[in-house]
Amino acid sequence: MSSAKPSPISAGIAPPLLAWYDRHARTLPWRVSPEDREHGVVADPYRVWLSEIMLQQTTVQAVKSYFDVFVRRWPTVNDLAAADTGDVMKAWAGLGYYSRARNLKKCADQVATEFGGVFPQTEEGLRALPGIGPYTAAAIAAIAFDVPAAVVDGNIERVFTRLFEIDTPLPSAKPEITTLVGSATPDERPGDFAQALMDLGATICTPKRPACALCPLDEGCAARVSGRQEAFPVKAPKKTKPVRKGAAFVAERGDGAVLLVKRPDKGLLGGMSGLPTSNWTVRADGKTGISAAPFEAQWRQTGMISHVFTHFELRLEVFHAVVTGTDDYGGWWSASDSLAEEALPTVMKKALASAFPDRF
DNA sequence: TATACGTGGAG
DNA sequence: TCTCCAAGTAT
Repeated sequence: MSSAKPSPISAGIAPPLLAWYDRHARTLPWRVSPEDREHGVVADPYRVWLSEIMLQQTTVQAVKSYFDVFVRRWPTVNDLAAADTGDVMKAWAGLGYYSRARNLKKCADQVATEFGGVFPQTEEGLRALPGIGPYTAAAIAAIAFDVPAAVVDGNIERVFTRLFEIDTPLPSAKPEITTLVGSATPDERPGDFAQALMDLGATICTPKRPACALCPLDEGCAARVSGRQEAFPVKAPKKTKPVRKGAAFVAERGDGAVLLVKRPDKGLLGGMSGLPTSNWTVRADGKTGISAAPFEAQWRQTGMISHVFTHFELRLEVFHAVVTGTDDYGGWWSASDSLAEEALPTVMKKALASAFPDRF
């Protein structure tokens, strides 16, 4: 932990940054524009919260269509609380990090039942809710409630490590950065300040080839002055991804229906639908493949797919069999003509596409 | 502090 | 093809 003091530089960030934001703010479905805010439009905490959860480790482009679907289908937190959890998981399918969807639903339930549908307005109150960590609590407090909270996301880490040439590797530098951001955050328009820093990081102060010539903070940026902007942020070295092997099983009924199962709520792809699979924790030398089939049948390998998760690469053998009988083996038979519309994680869609190259 | 947790787009 | 990485959180 550092004890960085309010510096003249940090105190001077807000005015030029907000002036830049007034001209260059991105237009986003969940955002109140600086102009509208000036005219008294206030943010909807539900939309701010929903967007912040979706945006965790996820690009703006990927979030947009999901956000539109969610707010149209569930316009308020009470609507989301009243929704069926399975429907929420289905609506989230493809967006990734599925624990976010489970916690989203838990959080909505809690806000609806404990707080009458009204979100807490303090960082501390927000932080206590499922799926809301230090970043999201600060972001919601600032953007929805104009609390001068220190909002620190990946963009802001990059901007500040450059402004102050912070050479401590991330994530160790986080406390130091948070202190500096706190000193730079103005009492007026703290939400716009946070969003301005994120827009700056996304459009000007980019990871590669930052457009310093267009930056409103270039004169106060230590890295820009020394020409070392691309040397920041310093990051801890990454670990190599291990390879795991596994098998997925496409059981096809005579009418073309395919057997699907619901995965356990915890762990990888938790709570999502998918094909029956082996465990993926085994290494390449472990017992896997056809021996992990959910039941006996004339399994034939039809393909092999590769899928890269955050912390490992998966090589999945895909087996197919035509089966008879009415047993659902704890899952359900998904009809042939609607299989392509099933809400499945991407890795499962890949496996199906491998077994049915004509249908996907 | 370290690890688990998805996906798709950019360069 | 490959590496990086995008508004992080939970444990």
